[in-house]
Amino acid sequence: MSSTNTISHEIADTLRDEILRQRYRSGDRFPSERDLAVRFDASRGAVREALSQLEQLGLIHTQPGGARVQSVNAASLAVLGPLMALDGYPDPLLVDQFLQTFGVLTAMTAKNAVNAASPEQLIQLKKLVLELADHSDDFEAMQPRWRELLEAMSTIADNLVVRLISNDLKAQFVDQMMKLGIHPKIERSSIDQLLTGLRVGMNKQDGEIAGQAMQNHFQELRAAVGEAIKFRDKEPSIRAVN
Amino acid sequence: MSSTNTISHEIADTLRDEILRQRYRSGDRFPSERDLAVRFDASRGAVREALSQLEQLGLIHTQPGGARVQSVNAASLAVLGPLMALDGYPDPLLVDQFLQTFGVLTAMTAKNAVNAASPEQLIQLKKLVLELADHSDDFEAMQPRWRELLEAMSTIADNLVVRLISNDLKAQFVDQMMKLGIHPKIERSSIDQLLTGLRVGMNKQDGEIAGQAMQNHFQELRAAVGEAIKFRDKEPSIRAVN
DNA sequence: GGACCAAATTGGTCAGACCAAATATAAAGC
DNA sequence: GCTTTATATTTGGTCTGACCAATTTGGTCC
Repeated sequence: MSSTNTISHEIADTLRDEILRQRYRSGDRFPSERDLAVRFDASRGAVREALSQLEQLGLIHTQPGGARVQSVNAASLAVLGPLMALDGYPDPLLVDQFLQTFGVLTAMTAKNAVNAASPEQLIQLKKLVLELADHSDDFEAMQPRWRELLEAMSTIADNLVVRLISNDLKAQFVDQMMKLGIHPKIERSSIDQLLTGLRVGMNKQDGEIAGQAMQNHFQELRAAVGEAIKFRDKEPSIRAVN
Repeated sequence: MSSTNTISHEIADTLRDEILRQRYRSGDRFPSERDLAVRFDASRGAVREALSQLEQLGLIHTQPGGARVQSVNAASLAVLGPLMALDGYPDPLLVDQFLQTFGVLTAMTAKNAVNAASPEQLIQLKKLVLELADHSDDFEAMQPRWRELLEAMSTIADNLVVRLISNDLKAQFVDQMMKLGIHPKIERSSIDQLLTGLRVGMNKQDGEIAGQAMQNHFQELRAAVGEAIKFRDKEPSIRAVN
């Protein structure tokens, strides 16, 4: 489920999940606002606000005369989080797709950041990599530094498109994975390879090298996370269907 | 400037643009719903629906006690389109960032599609490339085939994350560029190179080759679009500030 | 079977009201 | 004077009931 505790959000969450679960076929008529108000024992205003959210997600399209359900494939990026959380634990395939995508974008960011960095920024980046190296034996301790490095590179690369995409992806995936306590086992050698690649790239100010190192790292991360999910206790998710 | 013609959408569009124009600083209090209702001469319900949309965009955060403006950098991907359309014509830097991002994702899709394609799908892809080659002298005529090819590759690659991102990006950028009538002048040799690369990659079923060809093509496209925008008549945009 | 028209349905909006949480203001204490 | 506490006000969240316009729906007539 999502965040807030208002009625309209609860209605929106419930309906969103129902659509994501394919309870309605794409193109189907969506129940009328008045019917939904009765069903949720709420006012039509609250229902309307919920539908407004669903429309923003691209899950329904409303028109005078009635609303219709749209294809999940045509939805907004913001449905990824709810989609992944549908069954309580993430769909391994979806996680893999996320990591591949996030990896490509992060590699691009690293490349651009290294290429565009000013001398001072380059020093800052190197420092962050060094700090990362100091904690390369503790996965947990690495996380804050890792985030810091990504943030710094993102700032330097200064690509708003990627930043906005990453906002959505991170908000929906990374936090979710953390919450679920998925700890990928990454080979020490893989991390060393990444750090070395980043360092070399920064020293030569060659973004290609840094980007390639990042890309390779995500490749390994994909495998590691896949393993971690596979062996995870799949607690049966308790979810009211209403 | 957006789509629908309802009052709540108009309010949302106006307020969204004001936020994107930095009329409010991040962290500022947002006007109260009642004040906005007076200002727009609308009911509070309509204003609330508008604010609900802004919240979905990640531009404001509402709480009992008052709403606050959030940083554009923390917003949802869906603000890109409005952001680009703010001054009537697209910000060249933003367009370039879009093309770079879209290029990386499309290259990834091409690579995965070619690698994952079944024999029949491979034949279909080759056919689409051939059709594209048949019209390689007419930019306009290429567009539908180009879209068809991208759609086919997207279906085969079957990466929902990329698909959702592309939905948003395409909806916000491509259509906008088309509407503005921006016609990048792409060298014939560049197109031939792309088509050749795709063909070779498909024949060998080597996604790396196809992906690389796609990547190179977008590189050239970036330059061409940059030129096209630079020399475009910049009609002064007429926008009421309310 | 297809074109046309009336009735029911549905989304969009409005007005006025109440509650609970958050904020601002005034009062009390030091 | 300054902090703390209590009070009043503002603000978002919700409800009820109503009206309009656009769309669907269903029946009628050719």
